[in-house]
Amino acid sequence: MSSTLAQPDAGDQPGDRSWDGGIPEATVARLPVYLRALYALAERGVTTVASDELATAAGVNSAKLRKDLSHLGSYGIRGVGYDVDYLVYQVSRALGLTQSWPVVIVGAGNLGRALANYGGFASRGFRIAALLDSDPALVGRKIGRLVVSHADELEAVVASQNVAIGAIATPAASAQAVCDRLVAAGVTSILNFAPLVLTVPDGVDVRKVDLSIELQILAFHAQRRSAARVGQLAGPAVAEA
Amino acid sequence: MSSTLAQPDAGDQPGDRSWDGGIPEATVARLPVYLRALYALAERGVTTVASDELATAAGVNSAKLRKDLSHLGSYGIRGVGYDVDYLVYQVSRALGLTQSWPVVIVGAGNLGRALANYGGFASRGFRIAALLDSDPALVGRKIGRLVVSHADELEAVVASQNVAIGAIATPAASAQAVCDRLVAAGVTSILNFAPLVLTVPDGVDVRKVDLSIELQILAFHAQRRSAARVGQLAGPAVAEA
DNA sequence: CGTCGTTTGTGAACGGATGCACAAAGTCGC
DNA sequence: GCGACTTTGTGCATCCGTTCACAAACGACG
Ligand SMILES: NC(=O)c1ccc[n+]([C@@H]2O[C@H](COP(=O)([O-])OP(=O)(O)OC[C@H]3O[C@@H](n4cnc5c(N)ncnc54)[C@H](O)[C@@H]3O)[C@@H](O)[C@H]2O)c1
Ligand SMILES: NC(=O)c1ccc[n+]([C@@H]2O[C@H](COP(=O)([O-])OP(=O)(O)OC[C@H]3O[C@@H](n4cnc5c(N)ncnc54)[C@H](O)[C@@H]3O)[C@@H](O)[C@H]2O)c1
Repeated sequence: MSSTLAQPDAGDQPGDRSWDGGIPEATVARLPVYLRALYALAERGVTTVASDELATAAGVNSAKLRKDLSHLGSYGIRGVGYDVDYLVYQVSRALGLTQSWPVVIVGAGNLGRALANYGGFASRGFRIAALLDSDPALVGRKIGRLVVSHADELEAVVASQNVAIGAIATPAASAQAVCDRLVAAGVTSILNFAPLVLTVPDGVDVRKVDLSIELQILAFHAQRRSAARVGQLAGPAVAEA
Repeated sequence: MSSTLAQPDAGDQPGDRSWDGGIPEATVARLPVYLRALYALAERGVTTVASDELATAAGVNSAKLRKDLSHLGSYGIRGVGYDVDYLVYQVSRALGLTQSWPVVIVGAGNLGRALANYGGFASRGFRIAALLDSDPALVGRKIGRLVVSHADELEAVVASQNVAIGAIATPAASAQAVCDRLVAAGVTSILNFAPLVLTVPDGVDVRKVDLSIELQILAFHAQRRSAARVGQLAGPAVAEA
């Protein structure tokens, strides 16, 4: 399962039915996985793929895959499958990846540097517009192809490059303040790495990546397994009612 | 993830009341958030908290919080709230954080180094048992308090330190092989950063952290917002050629 | 041109998660 | 000791996502 069900978070008003994008959140979260699988197939020279194979490659059930894709339109051919290139295009378009999104990263510490150094974003529709830090000792330093700019330039960068997505890689203590500045500057999508719950106005989308939480979820299951192996203690359950 | 979900609830008879680890997955995923909020409260000297406040701090609805906590037992006091320290203990115990889990990180690149440098894991119940890499140029190098060991030592480290959790921070091309080795060595919980779907046997738990996917999900919503702002029905899919 | 085999797209049943609303259970002041 | 007030724990209705299963749609082939 599932780290990635859907992130319950920023403003999701029930009355927000204005333009129903029509694609369920759970589906949106899986489209990038399909896209990755499709790229892998295309690179191997595969031109057509059936839902079964694609589903296997993406690690999901084929009925789910078909239902997911059906939300984008009817792009399959019965009796044959899906045209890989065409589906790549359609999924990309649905996700809004026909353009390259500029992203600003705030915080050039361990994590911010790793992100800035990562080459994989460019090929997936993202471009690092700036890497910002408030520490003067870091400003001007080269990280990969980027130079660290001072955090004061946040508003200028967002405005001049029309940045819609920001990543927060600062310590938790400064994260809310950074978030507020991003929002004030016009950023409406935020990827948060700091271990706290950000508060944002309606209309701003926050997703969090919290590695400690992921480990703790793993720990829960690990504990459950090892307790089960020991057996009796909390064990068999079921049986009587 | 995928296959690992099948395991949990094989026998879930209505009316079983014994204390099985029967905590819903969605609840497990939120417990770490509650725990973090509780620690923050404790640090501020708060000794007692009502579900409303804690829920706000954790960014959830209070009914959900109470229902989540009710799965651990009945640890609240009606008319008062929850004792912060006691709840910290109970949530920690439920998550299996009364012990410190050794974690092995495979891949000492950008991401692996950031993880190894991160000080926040220790306080949350985890200890980096080893940082491994196959690149001889990296072996022996100091990262924070750790020294990079050669990937060949994976099995030895897992065995000697009884490692149950592994993090994969290698390129996608080597990730499945590394995963197989971890599983063979006895690791049953894996945190995967490489952008591919790992295949694991039943009984092994995989969680993925995929930053590109997170960004792509944000891009989807950002696109949706900006399309809505432009106004009318710039109907993305629809038109049936 | 019709039949056959294949695969899509989806209706419908199911199950889990969410949130409301309230009775039960407890505290606190007097 | 008692009544008023607070807050928990949960039954219930609802919603969302998953999965099954199958008819409709399509290509291939004779
Ligand atoms: N490194 C990891 O593996 C890891 C793991 C889990 C969580 N996190 C979280 O990610 C965040 C970043 O982690 P890190 O290891 O990179 O921390 P870090 O301390 O190495 O880097 C933080 C950087 O943010 C900068 N900064 C602080 N306040 C700022 C502000 N107001 N504006 C701009 N820059 C500011 C600091 O100068 C520093 O360079 C933290 O919240 C951390 O808890 C990191
Ligand atoms: N850095 C990021 O911000 C970022 C973002 C998204 C995804 N990722 C993913 O995380 C993974 C790691 O990213 P990175 O930037 O650290 O990559 P990297 O190339 O900097 O580091 C990978 C490291 O893994 C080592 N390695 C390769 N094969 C190995 C093996 N079989 N055993 C042990 N070590 C091996 C390499 O020597 C290298 O040091 C990649 O899969 C990447 O796609 C990284």
